[in-house]
Parts: sequence; C-alpha cells; structure tokens
Amino acid sequence: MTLDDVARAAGVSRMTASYTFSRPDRVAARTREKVLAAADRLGFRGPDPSGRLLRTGGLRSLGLVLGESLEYVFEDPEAARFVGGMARECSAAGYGLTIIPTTGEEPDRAHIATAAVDAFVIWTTTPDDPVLDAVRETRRPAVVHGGPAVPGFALVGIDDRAAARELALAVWSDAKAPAVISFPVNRDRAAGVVTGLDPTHVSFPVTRHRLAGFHEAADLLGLDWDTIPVAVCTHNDSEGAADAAEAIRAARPDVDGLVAMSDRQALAAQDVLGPSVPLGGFDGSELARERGITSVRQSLPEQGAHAARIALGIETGAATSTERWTLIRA
Amino acid sequence: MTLDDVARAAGVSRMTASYTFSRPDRVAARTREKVLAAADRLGFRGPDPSGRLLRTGGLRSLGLVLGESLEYVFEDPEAARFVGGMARECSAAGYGLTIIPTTGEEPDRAHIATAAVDAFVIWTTTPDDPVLDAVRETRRPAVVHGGPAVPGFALVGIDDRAAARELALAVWSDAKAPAVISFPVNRDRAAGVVTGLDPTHVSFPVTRHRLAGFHEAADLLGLDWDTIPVAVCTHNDSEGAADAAEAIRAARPDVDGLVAMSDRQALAAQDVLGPSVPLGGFDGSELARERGITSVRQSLPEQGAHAARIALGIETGAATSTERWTLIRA
DNA sequence: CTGTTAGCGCCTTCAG
DNA sequence: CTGAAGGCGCTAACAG
Repeated sequence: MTLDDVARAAGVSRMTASYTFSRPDRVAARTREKVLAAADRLGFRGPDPSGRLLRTGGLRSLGLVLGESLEYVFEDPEAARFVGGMARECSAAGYGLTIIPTTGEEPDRAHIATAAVDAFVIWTTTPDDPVLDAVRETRRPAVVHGGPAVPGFALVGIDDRAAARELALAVWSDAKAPAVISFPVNRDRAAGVVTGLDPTHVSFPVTRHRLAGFHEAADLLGLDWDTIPVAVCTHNDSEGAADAAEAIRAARPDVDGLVAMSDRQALAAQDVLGPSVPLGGFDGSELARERGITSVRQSLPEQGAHAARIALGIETGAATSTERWTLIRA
Repeated sequence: MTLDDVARAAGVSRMTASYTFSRPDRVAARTREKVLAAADRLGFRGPDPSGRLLRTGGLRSLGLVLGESLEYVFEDPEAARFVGGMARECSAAGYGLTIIPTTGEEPDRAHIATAAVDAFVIWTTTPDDPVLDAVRETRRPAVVHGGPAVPGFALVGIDDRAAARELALAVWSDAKAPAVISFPVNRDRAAGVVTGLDPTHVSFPVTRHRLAGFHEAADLLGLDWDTIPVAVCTHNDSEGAADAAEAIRAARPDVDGLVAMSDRQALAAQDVLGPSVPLGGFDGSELARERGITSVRQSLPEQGAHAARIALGIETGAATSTERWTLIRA
C-alpha cells in the first residue's frame, strides 16, 4: 500500500500522487480528487513518514530515556515539570520529544538503538543502568539529568551535595535528635530505617549526593552521623513519607529536626510529626513555605529546558552540575 | 557522513561497516576496530535512524498532540498522569511516545503532517482547533481525550455532564447561594465572574459538559442558573482558583455551596472560604477527601493507557465517552 | 499542470 | 567472515 499503488490506481504518476498529499495546491482539483478517491478505495493511510524522513533528512526529535522508573516519573509532579520544560524547548525549536520505551528488560537496548531521535536526555539513574551503555553506543549526543556523571555526556542538575549540606545546617542548627527521610538508595527500592548509612554505597547519584551533604552537615554541627536514623522510602510520594515519619518517630520519639528529599515528603512528615519539628525539603514549593518548611528551591522546568537546549545543540553543556538553587528558610 | 564514507575510509564494504554497528558479533574483531577507528576519525555519529526505519519498516511511535496549552499540561498533575498512563502502555508495546511540537502557530500543521508516528492522541481541545484538521489529513488513527467528538476519531473520557450533575446535586443539596469555579470557557482564557453563562457557547468540550451538568443540577434543585455566579479561571492552578474564590465571595458573601472543576481548585477555594462551605471538585484526590470535599473520582492514568491502547490498535475505540467515574461524597 | 529521473542511508539476501 | 546487488517509500529538481 504505497504511493505507487495509489498513483497506478488513479492513472497518474507517482509524483502527482505525492503532491496530492504534500502540496495539494500544486495539483489540479480534478486530478487531486481522482487520487484521493483511489486512496480511499485502497485504504491508503497517507504518505509513510519514514520514506519522507529519509528523503528530507532529519528526524527533528529528542529522545527522553526514563529508565526503569517510567511508571513513577509522571506521578512525581516535579519530574513531570522537568518533562514540561523539555517539551516547551523542543516545541520552540520545532522538535518532537520522544519518550523511549523502557521497561528494565532486555529489549530496552534495542529500543534505544533504533530510536528515531537526534539526541538523548536521560533522567536520573544509577551508574550501572544498562541504558547508559545503550545510549553511548548510539554515538549521539546525550545529556544526563541529576546523574550519574558519564564521560562524554553533559550533566544538568544542581550541586545536590552543597544544597543538602546547607539545608541540613539550617534545619539541624539546634537539633539534638536529627533524622532523615530519603529516596531509595538502590534499584531494589527497599524501604526501612537504617543508621550509619554510607552515602558512597548509594547507587542513585542525586540521593547519594544529598546524603553526603547531610553527612557533612552532621559533622560540621558535631552530630554523630552513625546515630542519625535514615528512613528510606520506595518512591517520592506522600504515603511512603508518612510511613517513614512514623518509623522515625518510633525510632526517635524526641526527633527535633528532619531533612527530607522533597517538599512532598516533608509535608507528609509534618502531618505526622506536627508543626513544631523543624523540617527541610527540596523543590521550594509554595505550600512548603506556607507551612514553615525550609526548602532548597530549584526549577525543574528550567533544568528540563536547559537539558533540551544542550541536547539540541543550541547551547553547549558542561560535565558538571551548574544549575542554580537557593535555600528558602522557614 | 554516511556508512558508505566510513566503509570507504576503513577499506571495507558498506555492509561490513553496517554490521559493525548493528551486529558487531558478525564482524571480525580486527575489522570492527578498523571500522570504528575510521568512524571516530570522520566523526560518524552512528547509523542514521531514518535509513534504518525505512528499510526495516515501522515507526513504532505514538504521537501526542497537546495543542496550544503545552506549557500548562505538565503543570497540571492530572494531565501529567494521563501522559504517564500513555507512556506505560506504549512501553509495554515497545512503542515510543512522541510529543508533537505545537505552539498555536501555523507551523503546527506541518509538524503534525510530518510527524514520525503511527497514530495520534489529542489532548482535550476546542472543536475549531486547526490541529484537528491537521491530524485528520494525515489519515492516521486518532483518539481524542475529553473532547471534542470528531467523526472518525475515537473518544476517551468520562461522561462529564452526568458526573458534574451528580456532583452539583450533592454539593448544592441544601444551598441557597450556590456558585461555580470554572476552567476557561474559550481559547482567550479570560478570567472573571459571570452569571447566566450559556454552556452551549463554551468551546472547550469538557468544560462545556461540566457546566451543562451544573446547569441541569440547578434546574433539578429549583435553583435559578442565571443568578449563579461562575468564576472563570485562566488555568487549572491554585492561585487562579484562590482569586476566583475571592471574587465569588465578593459577589456572593453568603455562598453556601461551590462546585469547581478540579480538586486543586476546590482545595484552594477552601483555603479562602473556610471549611464550612460545602465544596465539590474533580479527580478524587486523597487530599480532597481528607478535607471533606466531594469529588468525582476518575483515573487519568487509566484513561491515558486506554487512549494509547486504542491508538495502537490493541483495543477498538468508541465514538463516545465510556470511562468509569464515581462520586466520592464528603 | 504533470511526468521523469535520481537518489536519500540503510539492511536483507545471496554469493563468494 | 566479507562483498555485491537491490530496493524499502518517498520527494527535489528538472523537463515537458
């Protein structure tokens, strides 16, 4: 079912059929109708985009690789806003934004290899994620958001370690019983409370850097990191954070300073622990500010737009995190 | 810069160069290295996907058309969850999900016409949106979410009119001074309070159906629709809804029953009007339930997945809204 | 206004 | 293990 078939059935040349679809004004009305009638009769669905793509050159689309957590990315409003920032920039440049299908299974490699995109943006993942190799093998430009830092790929994101350190310094300034609510520390996404967690063993880079920052703050404040309970959640959602806050309270009823990894988590923890416990989060949401939660403000839409611009070649990227952040004090 | 150039530079045939990238094990290690070295030297970025696409057939990607509101879709968590549902289904089928660049300007038509996708899903828009024509002209399958109903396109969404009617019947059951907070009524997105709004003149289908449902409820309850203030917002966000609630209070200080078009709006209105005013919203969020807000529960992720399945041809679609919804009473 | 020619870059098939 | 031939479906450029 090609343009050739339609042309033959309509008794015109292939080019006339082609123009009927791509430049209708270049074809006489009568001829056009003949062609369209033939197309209808044959059930022709219009010119095949891949033929056109090859001929005209250029895919004009950016690929977004979401790794195994695809199903959760769109549940996290901040992540969705990152995608929105990318989409806006892509549209402005006339590019599409293609979300590459990934499921954590083997076919992921093939999907990345055959993706019809000019460049990739990779959402925060672990250094051992096979999609990183798959993207590298395409030899196309790639930008990683959050981490890990990969040689040859640009990196977009804030300095999470410094931000986390400043956050914890502010929230824990008077604390005797500090605590942490954390994103998952590895791809198993197991939940639970631990102490003495070594940040260097955490596989998600953003989480690793934030924990390292918290650790630094503890050292600077003379607090013993090894006694600070870290409640690990499976995902960035309110339910998990509420459970984590309960667990923290069980482990440390006198908790008087809690840093979390998102405002969502901090807000959920406040519902459990009450408004008197100093809290810290990430993302600088309005709601957190209203509720007296200290927060690291960053703009995910801006970061998404920046990642897209680098991937599109509009801007050149760096190998280190350079986005702006500010601490919004309660 | 093609495979041919690389092959020539490496002193091998084009196919050997091709296999070096697509099936490395089919090529002797020495030869492979020669080819890769040549590729590096020439700055070859790997096989061009469009050539492969044409040869192997099939784009395996679904197009999502977001119309002029692209920049806001990802700010609306429910909309983002719809996209997440689509993405999940696409991944399961090994399809990509391509967000088509749209800006509300003329090039939109061209982008849709040349999009490298097998089918389209269109996010709620107005019947006069030119993207609908552009999609029809591609002669590829299309599914519309929310509305408008378009001949030849499948429609996914709930029966908004019935849902809105039941919502207003519940919220307004004892009301003497009812009010409405609405999404924008046309593409100008002007804000303000109006009375006697004729739903049939509202261009966004979802909003039109919901207003019609509210109107019906008023009639059934013996309330005079023409005296009910409708505060129109520019977007589905908390700030606009808070302003709308202020405006409602100014127009109708004794307001004792307010239906909104999302839980976000209802929650923001509650912050303004206090917890004693019966409120209604849409989406069935946990937070709304906790705060005693009646809500129409629907699953946007499920609807996104359903739209994707229809577009992918896994399921056949209907021309009318058939998704489930339930009223969650305060 | 319509037809002809000549590939776009790649991979499948079949020989060597 | 490597090479040669052919064509996927389409459109730019040039004739007529």
